[in-house]
Amino acid sequence: MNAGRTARERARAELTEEIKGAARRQLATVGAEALSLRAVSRELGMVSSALYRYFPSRDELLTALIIDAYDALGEAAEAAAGGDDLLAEWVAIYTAVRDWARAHPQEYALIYGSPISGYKAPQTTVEPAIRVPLLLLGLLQRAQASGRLSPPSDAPEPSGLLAQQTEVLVPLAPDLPPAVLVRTVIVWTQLFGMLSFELFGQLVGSMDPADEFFESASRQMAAFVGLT
Amino acid sequence: MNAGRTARERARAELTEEIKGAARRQLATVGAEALSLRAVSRELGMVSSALYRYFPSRDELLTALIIDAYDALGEAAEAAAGGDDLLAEWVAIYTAVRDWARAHPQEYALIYGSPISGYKAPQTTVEPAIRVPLLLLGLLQRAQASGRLSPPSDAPEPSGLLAQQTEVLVPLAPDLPPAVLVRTVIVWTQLFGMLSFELFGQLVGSMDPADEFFESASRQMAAFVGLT
DNA sequence: CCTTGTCAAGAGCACTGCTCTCGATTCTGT
DNA sequence: ACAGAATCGAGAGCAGTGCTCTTGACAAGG
Repeated sequence: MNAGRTARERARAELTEEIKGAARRQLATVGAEALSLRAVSRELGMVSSALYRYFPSRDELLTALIIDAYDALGEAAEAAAGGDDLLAEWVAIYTAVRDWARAHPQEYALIYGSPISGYKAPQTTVEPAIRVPLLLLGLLQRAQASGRLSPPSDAPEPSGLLAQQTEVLVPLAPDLPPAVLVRTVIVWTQLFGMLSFELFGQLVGSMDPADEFFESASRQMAAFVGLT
Repeated sequence: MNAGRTARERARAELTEEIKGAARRQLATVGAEALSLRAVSRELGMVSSALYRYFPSRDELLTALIIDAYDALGEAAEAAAGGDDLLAEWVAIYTAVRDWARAHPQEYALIYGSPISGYKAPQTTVEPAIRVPLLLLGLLQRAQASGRLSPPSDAPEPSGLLAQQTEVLVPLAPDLPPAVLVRTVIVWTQLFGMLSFELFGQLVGSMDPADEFFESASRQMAAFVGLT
């Protein structure tokens, strides 16, 4: 990817990746809020001020890590997709998301935990952020096409502002009825709410370990959106 | 509450409250991770080392704030309970929880956001933390008693480890069938997942503002647990 | 070759949590 | 009522932080 460039530019690209790698390693051990540029520079054997040649601020480094995290999660989820049994695929996506989150709790907290104080996520993070919900919508779309989607009769038709907001989602899955789109958002929030509760320790004392609960929830949520 | 004590003890109790107040004010503006003992001490016109007479560490101060936040949220939710229409009460609890969270986003992030690095929540936080789910369980219990709870036929009976874990919840609501208990946990995670998404900016571009979506979700989740 | 731009290094600023010591004040047992 | 014990706020100091600015070395392109 960096074939025809000067030695300086190749060195720069390599060092940028090394910095992100070291930052990710430190992130995994001490967490996002304790991520220290000086510690990163120490690990790389350089001086802290030199890092500012590559990332103008700590926030810019965090943004890079956030985008990488969204992409890693999206990739893990997409790798679990495919196959002919749509319900099994649904559960597999849930499991892949959970597995990634449990393997990278600090990166998960970075993207789904409390926003970092004083940090404003740039627009660039939106696209990688919606890979998982997009994947679920795509699956439901395929289910709809093959007649395997039977939206429950009690799913209320959205009206008013809610119907308006649902319109925004239509281009992402044109064939799905609005009621299913709303339920998909509900299911999406449930998935990450459940995950946050597990990772952040809110389930300790009840559903911990959450393996069985998680799978039961994934199947019940599939039924909730009409996937049988 | 502090009638028959010495002047020193009364002063101590008062100052402890003042410290928490100042800390809460600072929390609201700069966030939990940027909460600085020195800034708190500055606001109170005292020296930073003096704070350590009242809270042995920053973490202890955070613990106090966390417990206060759980209690404030629990109180807000409980204040919304009551009345004879159980479904309206259910929606009112949801609304009260959301209103409190939107009014105190940093305190919400403190209790439902990413865990603070290096901070281990003590057992004392568990009891105030479960006030909201307990409230929901109580409501469902009353619905069950008055015959207004009709668990959907497709709610699967928990088995294996999940059944075992569900047992733990039985003392909290002895009359509810296990399947409803599991669904209550699902609903509980959905509520706070939805809230976190709204507050942490994950819904921007789709369901934001989330008023209508939130109410629709609260009603659909009521139906999901069998409340009609 | 030599100018121009890029680089790491180092010193320094203002901040953080936390510890320790020092008098001064207040409480308590006699 | 008074002496000893406990508690208090103040201040200095330690090791760490993000970030800025300056300095001198090096590589790239004309």
